[in-house]
Amino acid sequence: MTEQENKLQQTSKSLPIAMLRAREAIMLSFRPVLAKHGFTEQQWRVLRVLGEKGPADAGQVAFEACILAPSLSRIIGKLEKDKYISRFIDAKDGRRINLSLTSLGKETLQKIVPEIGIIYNSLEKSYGEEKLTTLLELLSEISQWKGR
Amino acid sequence: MTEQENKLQQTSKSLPIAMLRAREAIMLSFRPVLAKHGFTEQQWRVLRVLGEKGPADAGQVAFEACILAPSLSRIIGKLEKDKYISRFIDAKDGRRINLSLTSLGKETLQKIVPEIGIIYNSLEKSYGEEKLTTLLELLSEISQWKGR
DNA sequence: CTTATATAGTTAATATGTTAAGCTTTTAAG
DNA sequence: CTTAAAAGCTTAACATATTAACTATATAAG
Repeated sequence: MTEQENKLQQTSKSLPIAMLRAREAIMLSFRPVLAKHGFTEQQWRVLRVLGEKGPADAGQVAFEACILAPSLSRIIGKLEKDKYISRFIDAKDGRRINLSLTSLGKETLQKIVPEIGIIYNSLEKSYGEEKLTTLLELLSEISQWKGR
Repeated sequence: MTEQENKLQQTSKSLPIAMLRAREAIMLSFRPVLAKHGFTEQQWRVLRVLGEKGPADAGQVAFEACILAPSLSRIIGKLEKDKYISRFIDAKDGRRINLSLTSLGKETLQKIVPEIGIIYNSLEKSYGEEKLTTLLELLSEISQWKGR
């Protein structure tokens, strides 16, 4: 057994906590913008994914937005009720649910995108484009990790 | 307005989503270990912080563990009920709640630490120690960001 | 065709995240 | 001392996270 297996690692050196803190620092600026438009962070991710990929089935959206199926079920229930998305059963596979933005959804997305963009640009400016790119690459590699 | 403010940024280039995915890749390996001992991720963070810093008030724990006060209230309620921590009002400031690990809490912590350590070492091995250090530094800088 | 298995979503139960409101204790003014 | 404002924590209400169980449809095996 190595030394590290016995000692309590400092929380400041814990990757999961470090990612949580960094994410929180950013979301602190993003959330008020979304809240102003009546959306949660997760609802926004669903709208974004549908805006980026066009119509897609629930499974794809769940993966892209990093939301588990049970959460997505409720989220799309609300977004559909509020007329931001429409949902219909796939013609070729009766198990799949296809999702797409309504015109209201598209309009709303276009209103919010610039506001989010301004904040993101500010972050990029104060942090540096290169660092941001590096960070995204490192995070992407971690995402590939299969565990154990 | 710059171009980026109008275009929908790819989710793959969104820092918040990238951090979420990377974190999820890691937690997929950690969670089963914690679950085996009957703890959630957040309960574990509270135990870890108390193990690292010794007795501390709720505010400090909340900050270190990256948990909001309302969530922490519930979590420490359960951890106290299950005898892993003890809670008492600060003698000098009646508003503060001091928290500390019980002996059961300490013992349990020492059982779990090695198991988590093995997984973390595996990640470090397959990912590279240098990259991990770089990543932690970049994340730390983001955490400093004050927004806007 | 029939059955076993896998897949895609939903529902349920418990825990946490987020914001707002409330309570108690401190601190600062007056 | 008395009161107003701030600080620390809790409670409440709604949304999401996580795991397990359940439903319906597809696919593969026999």
